[in-house]
Amino acid sequence: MNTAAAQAELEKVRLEDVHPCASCGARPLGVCADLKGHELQSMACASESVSAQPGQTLFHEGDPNPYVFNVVDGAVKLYRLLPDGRRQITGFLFQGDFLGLGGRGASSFTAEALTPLNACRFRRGDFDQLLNALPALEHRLVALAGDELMAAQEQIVLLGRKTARERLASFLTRLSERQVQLGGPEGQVHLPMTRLDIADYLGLTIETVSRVFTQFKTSGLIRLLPGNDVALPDPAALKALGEGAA
Amino acid sequence: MNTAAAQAELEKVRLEDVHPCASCGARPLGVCADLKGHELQSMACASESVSAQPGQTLFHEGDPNPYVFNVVDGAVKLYRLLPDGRRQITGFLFQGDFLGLGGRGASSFTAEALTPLNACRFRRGDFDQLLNALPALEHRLVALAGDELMAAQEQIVLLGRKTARERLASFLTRLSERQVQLGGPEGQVHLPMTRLDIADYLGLTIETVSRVFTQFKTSGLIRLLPGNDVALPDPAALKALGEGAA
DNA sequence: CGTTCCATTGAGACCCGTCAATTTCAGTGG
DNA sequence: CCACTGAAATTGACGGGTCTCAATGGAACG
Repeated sequence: MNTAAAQAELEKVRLEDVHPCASCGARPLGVCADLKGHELQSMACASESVSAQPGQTLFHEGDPNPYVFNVVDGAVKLYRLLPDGRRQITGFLFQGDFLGLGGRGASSFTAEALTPLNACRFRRGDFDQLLNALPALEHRLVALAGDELMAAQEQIVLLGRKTARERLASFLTRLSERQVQLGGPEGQVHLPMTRLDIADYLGLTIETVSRVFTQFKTSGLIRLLPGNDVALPDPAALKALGEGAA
Repeated sequence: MNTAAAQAELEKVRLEDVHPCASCGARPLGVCADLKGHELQSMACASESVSAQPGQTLFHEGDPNPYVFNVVDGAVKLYRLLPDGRRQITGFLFQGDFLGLGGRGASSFTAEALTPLNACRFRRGDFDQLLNALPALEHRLVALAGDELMAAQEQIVLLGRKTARERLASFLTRLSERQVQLGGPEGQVHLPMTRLDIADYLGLTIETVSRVFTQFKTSGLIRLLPGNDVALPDPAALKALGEGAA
């Protein structure tokens, strides 16, 4: 066996070593998307696989949180509580989403699994070292941070200026587009969260969310299917409504 | 003159060259905070100084925007418009703030000067090259992005779950803390924006903002001073109110 | 001194929240 | 297969916080 072949064989073995990454459905979407084989291996070494059941929390608001996460599979909700119990869900995370930008001290929100969850976890210190060692990782992180900021702005517009109908229409549209991007069917959304979660995400009450669902159903904009699925017969109309079409 | 002295002299000349940075009040706060002399020089070479008068826009929502900015002096508001004219201000920028994370394609918001403004401007391509060449710059950018995301979450909670009184209290508290950080006096805030701007930032109407100002004035929480200044006799009480103290 | 823009104040309406009852549904066990 | 159970969702009646519409007040500027 010549050296080139031996090298190739070695490379193959290495890919086997990082096998959890090689077959990871979240990799093309996550922070690790742009990494080469040996870079992936560095990351895999620093990472730890964690899972959680629905209702379990990854960490609590106010707790010191020495980890960052990558969602491999499942869904997570992030929320903050006001002293009197009012709750605001600040985001939902799905496959490929990164969790850990900001809040280097105490965590500013709670992260709770919506579904059975698999995630990659890194100690913050280790992750910072990776950022130093892997410029491609840091570039990717900057890009993701930019996307997150744009999403946050979108949500700020929604909460500040949109009506209840527009909020729900925006929500269904965005969730649908995200699920299509993740390989889901078009014209249909799955809702892994409860009405209360939706309400707390959209700055509404559960009753208002339920009423708007009924309005949409009555006007033919949606059909409620069994299993928390919603059919969207006219995605364009829903999207226009969500954008506040005058 | 020995070589060390000559080197020192040379270094001095170099600092003179980047003189706009050397005396820049925004530098210790901005993306360029952690940069060494020669790194600063690289940045200065790629940068361009721009200024604007109140009401002038740096760029418009929807326009292609090939620049990123660093606010050197003055204040900026960022906003998005819905088709029927509803406006949401997504943020105010002050000395040291960075503008340009996210929205690499068309700009998703309008940036308009509130006061006479000085800023540093970089072409996106040039800035990306700087990020490649200067790891310290990219590290700093990641940190800033994290801070911005936390601020956005704070605003999401405000818009989603707080009352008008809590919103204004939070706003005054945050603005005051920011101005203290920038060297302003304690117990006093300057408002470079109009009531309408505040309303569009807090998801309220100008009338509601005005009424709450009056309530706060009546209850002794604030005093309105000439020149758009507001005295905060009891910052702790204001802060508690803004956090939704039960 | 008039104009203009901004801020304040008032009266009434409306959207959404609150409170409460009912229905639906998934899961469990008889 | 069906009754039971508890959580989630829906629906209704009512109230309240904020918005809308309108008028007044006030400061900056020519």
